[in-house]
Amino acid sequence: MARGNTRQRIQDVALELFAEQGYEKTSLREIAERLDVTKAALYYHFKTKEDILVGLFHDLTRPMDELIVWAREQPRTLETKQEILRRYQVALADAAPLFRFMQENQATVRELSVGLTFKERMLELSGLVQEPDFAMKDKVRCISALFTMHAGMFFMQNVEGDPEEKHEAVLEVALDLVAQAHGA
Amino acid sequence: MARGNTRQRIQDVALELFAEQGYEKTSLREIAERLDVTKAALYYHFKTKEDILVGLFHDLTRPMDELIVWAREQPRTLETKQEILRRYQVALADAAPLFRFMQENQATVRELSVGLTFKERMLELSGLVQEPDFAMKDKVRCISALFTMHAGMFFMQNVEGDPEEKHEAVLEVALDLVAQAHGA
Amino acid sequence: MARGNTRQRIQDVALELFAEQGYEKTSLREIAERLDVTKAALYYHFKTKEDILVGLFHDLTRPMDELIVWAREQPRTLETKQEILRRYQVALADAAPLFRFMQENQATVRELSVGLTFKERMLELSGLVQEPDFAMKDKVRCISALFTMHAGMFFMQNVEGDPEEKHEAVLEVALDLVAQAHGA
Amino acid sequence: MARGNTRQRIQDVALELFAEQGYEKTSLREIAERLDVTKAALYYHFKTKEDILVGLFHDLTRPMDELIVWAREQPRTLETKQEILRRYQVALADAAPLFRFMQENQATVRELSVGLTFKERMLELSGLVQEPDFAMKDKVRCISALFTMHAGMFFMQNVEGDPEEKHEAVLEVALDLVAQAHGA
DNA sequence: AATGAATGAGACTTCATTCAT
DNA sequence: AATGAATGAAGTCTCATTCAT
Repeated sequence: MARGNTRQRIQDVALELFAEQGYEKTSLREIAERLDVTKAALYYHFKTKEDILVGLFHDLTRPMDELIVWAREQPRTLETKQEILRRYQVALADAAPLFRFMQENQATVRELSVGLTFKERMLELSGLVQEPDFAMKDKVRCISALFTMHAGMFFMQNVEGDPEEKHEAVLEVALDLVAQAHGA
Repeated sequence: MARGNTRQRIQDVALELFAEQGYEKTSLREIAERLDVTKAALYYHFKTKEDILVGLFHDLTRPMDELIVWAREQPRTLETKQEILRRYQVALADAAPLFRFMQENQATVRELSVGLTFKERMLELSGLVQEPDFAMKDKVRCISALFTMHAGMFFMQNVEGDPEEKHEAVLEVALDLVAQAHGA
Repeated sequence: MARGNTRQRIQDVALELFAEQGYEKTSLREIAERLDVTKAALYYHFKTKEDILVGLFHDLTRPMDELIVWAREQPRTLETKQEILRRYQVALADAAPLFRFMQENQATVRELSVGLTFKERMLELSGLVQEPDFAMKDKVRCISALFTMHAGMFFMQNVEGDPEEKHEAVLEVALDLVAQAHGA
Repeated sequence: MARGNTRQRIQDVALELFAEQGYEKTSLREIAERLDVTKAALYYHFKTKEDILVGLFHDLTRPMDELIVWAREQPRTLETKQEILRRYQVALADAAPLFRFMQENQATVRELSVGLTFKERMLELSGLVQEPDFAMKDKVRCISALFTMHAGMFFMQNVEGDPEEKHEAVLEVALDLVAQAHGA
């Protein structure tokens, strides 16, 4: 019925399933069945299974890339770092399923071509919120701020409370951490 | 030739491979070959592949269980919580490969019998470092303290510096976070 | 090369082997080899091994089903019952290998989904050739008539004589038995 | 605890399981577990799995052998044949599980060393209740009498009524059949 | 743009059997 | 009289992938 959008639909379903069950446990048969197409159809749109993941990654990771590009050009002030965190939270929320997937499938993803890229980005980002001459404790604070954001996205679902409120509390804690690292 | 240690050797090799490549990607053939036994020998010692994981989990998770038991009986003071963090860091270090595995294979592990247990433990632990009447921000601080510990174990490997020093910095940041939550 | 008949060919070979060696002893490898296909090809056409059997059963059992449907609508006279026996003999002959298989693999087949169905059919049929108010001895006669038909199909192969003649003798004995049950 | 009787216990359990699930589907592990012994223990008492079956067969088949031996020496009168049927019914009842097993596992048992023997015995027996110069229809009657006995043992369980009464009805029908064959 | 049919590799698992103790 | 440990063969099944149509 619908046509040009098959590629997109494949990605949508794939992401959903990858996030839910993991990459290895999700078979192409499953994806195809859920779309009511044959497996062979998937191969018309993507060269391999990994390719589906790579496609997803490229599409959904752009905000994070743009964040990094933007951040690199800013002065390395506390304000910049706090803005990075704010933007990171937004990027995280927008691509939540992908990040959840990345978080929960590290072992699998590690040796996929995409894996390196992701780790590199995290390292890059962590480099942009700390300073080389920081004391170790302050470096840890900055990294912790980043991971607080992650915990905020995933573990906090288990904590009761208004989502908006949780969201803000998470951001505040993270902002505090970099502020403290900057000697506030 | 065969000594009573085969069961242990299986667990050792399995943990190593599970941590390195993930659970799904590690085949029983691989484990068996590395031990120079047949696959069938694995089945003499463990009923299923999952059972190997369950065995590992039971053995390596005991310190965390004991920590929870101990913590439940303590007064819910700041000092207790800080002691929990200290002990948690030790437990984490002792069973580092298992925790790394758990962290990196969440998607896979989620539907294994072991998965629930692990999540429950994390929730229990997070319940023991916060208080129900805390402001949301303080709750987040406490949870963040826990996750800082995780980041400390795994992501911090990518940060250069003396391991001992990093270790302590991580602990300090975590201790600070609960202290702040307690209004210090 | 591949024509649309593969599914049918699988069933043919499977029935042959199931009847010859039994269900458990017949491996999918064997079936595949005899067809010069891979095992995986079997799984393209049938979801499981049991499914091959279920397919066979559905296809070959139709005459018996139709017989039951027809019989239910007839008046419960002696003539009807004798006609049932005549038709049963034909149905039996048409699906001889399947019936032989069912007969000789009862233990195996009992817990397959197909098993119940088969027993139910036999019970149904036996209900259609006897009457509830018959004396026990007459009930036994009717059941015996049915089983005479089975013996006729399988054990009689060991008795020498013209097949056509045996066939008729078997039918006559069965017809006599119901006739006697009806007080002839 | 108990000792000399292990061999017997193995046979008991094995027969029970063979009859219930079939020979192929019953594993030595299952037998061993039910006896609370190791598989290796079974091998102390029996050389192979088939050997367990052979043992059972030899033990439980004796009455049938004795019946054949006895029958061979009797005059080939109607009375003798009817006595054969009476005795066969008793033999059948005494070794019901074994006969049920034989009946329901013909395909499996066929190529076991024991299989031939069983078929031979059935042929022998069928030779003793008919006469070479009988008309085909009368031969069928005699064979039918034998199979009525089998149906009586197994299928009749599905017919309601007093067991004793069913038992007798079955015998009467069988006796009638040979009587008719003899021109009664 | 997609299907139907098939493959080759490999997964987990079970089994009957052996043998030193 | 029986166990603990292990093996080799085989089984069912699933998967990513291919290719002619």
